Amino acid sequence: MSEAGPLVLLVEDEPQMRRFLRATLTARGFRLVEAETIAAAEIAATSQPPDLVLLDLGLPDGDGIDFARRLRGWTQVPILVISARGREADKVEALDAGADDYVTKPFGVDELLARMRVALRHAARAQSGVAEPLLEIGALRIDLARREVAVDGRALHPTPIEWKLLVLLARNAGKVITHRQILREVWGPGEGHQTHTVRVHMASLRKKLETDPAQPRWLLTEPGVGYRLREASDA
Amino acid sequence: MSEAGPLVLLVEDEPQMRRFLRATLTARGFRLVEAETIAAAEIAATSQPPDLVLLDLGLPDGDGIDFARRLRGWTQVPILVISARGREADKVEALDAGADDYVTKPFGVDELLARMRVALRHAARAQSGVAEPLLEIGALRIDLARREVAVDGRALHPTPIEWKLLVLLARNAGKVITHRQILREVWGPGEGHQTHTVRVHMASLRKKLETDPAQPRWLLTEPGVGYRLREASDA
DNA sequence: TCGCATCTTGACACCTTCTTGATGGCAGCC
DNA sequence: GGCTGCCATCAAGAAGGTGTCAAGATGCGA
Repeated sequence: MSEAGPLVLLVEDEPQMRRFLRATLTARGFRLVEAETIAAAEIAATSQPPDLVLLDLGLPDGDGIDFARRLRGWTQVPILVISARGREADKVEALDAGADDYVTKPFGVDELLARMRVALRHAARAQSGVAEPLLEIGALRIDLARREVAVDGRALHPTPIEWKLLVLLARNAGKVITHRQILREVWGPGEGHQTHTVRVHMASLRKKLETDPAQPRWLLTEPGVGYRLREASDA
Repeated sequence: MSEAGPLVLLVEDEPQMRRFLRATLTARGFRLVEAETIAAAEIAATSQPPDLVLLDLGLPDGDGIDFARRLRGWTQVPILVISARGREADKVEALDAGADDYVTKPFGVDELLARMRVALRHAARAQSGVAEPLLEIGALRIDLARREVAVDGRALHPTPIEWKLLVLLARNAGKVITHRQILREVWGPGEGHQTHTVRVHMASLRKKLETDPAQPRWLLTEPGVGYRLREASDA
């Protein structure tokens, strides 16, 4: 069960502080993208939109506050400023520029984590009811949030493994997924699992999904390679 | 024509600090309601819902953190804690209890005002969506403000944990909530809790809510994943 | 201090799900 | 034809999740 943690963009030029935060945050399950300069941060923020930004002021190539202001122009991602500047005017400027919180160095890790939780809480609340993750492949509808699958309006009741299997294939509809990939994504990076097990679960999934499991409409076998979910456009 | 500023509930027992904040805030156009005790604050919060709460910890009649937690049970109003306690553990506890920010005394007025602006900014963004103190799912009615539940007109009396559990599921009616989510939302981000405990509380909640706990109408089990509250539209 | 409500933990039975092994089909190749 | 590799299906035991009961711990108000 590897739920991917929130993605944090860390904008910080001191290597020491970066190393420290990297260790702390990855240990807590956060995924991390790092940037040493504002230029790099701009690219990272657009190419891989984070769930939260940890922003150090006083970077080599410009003021972090301007970066925060530009970010606010197009996204509501929580911005948490970490700065050595403790002057009140600095805090006010950053907060009014769009930052959501301001922590002065040196700071306690637990406090930082707690404030990050607050920021993520706010973001989650704002986003709720907006994005409904829904996969649709022809008559096959997969609602990720509700964990429901339906073919031609008929609801299925997949077991946990069948669900993971189906979502994996549906997310890559049309592409071939190798046995190896399936084992890694569904069963985790550990070993000791066999391709045979995949076949058994595929069979039970077909029994639920297909009208004629012997002549699959959706779950196609790629002999010697793996499996593939038929795309909507396929014949 | 003086536009009415945001309504601030100030919970603070020191007369000196109250006088100071009253002067500062009214000068900036805020309207103010003051409370010296938690009991008074509870009444004020319900009778005159504020736009923001300034909460001092260490009040004469109880812990301000509990007040914050109760408040969070039915409203999303921003809570800004002002405290003389500067210990990190205190901050973490308050923030995890639902506070949105934590300022230690002595503080700068400008910083406080900036943080209040941030909080109000968040609230304004969140309120553009919804703010429903009454959840209705079929014959199930949940009054968040009054902390009351009723099925088919019959009132339930849930324990604190059962209440949190039910509200969590009702807020996400139809969606599956994983065991992990339940533990995090109901018991807090700390660890050391087991899914077994969830099952026990779910059982007792079913006993109160369902006519036949063995054949649940509302509280559905998603094997291997979590639980789900049936939507009104479901069969 | 006692009693009450609540929460946690352990034990156990029940059931679903998962894994593994066995068997047969099918195609390609010697 | 016989062999080999790959796949699908079935069946049975193993493993793990779920619901329930009950005992002990904890906290709170009388």
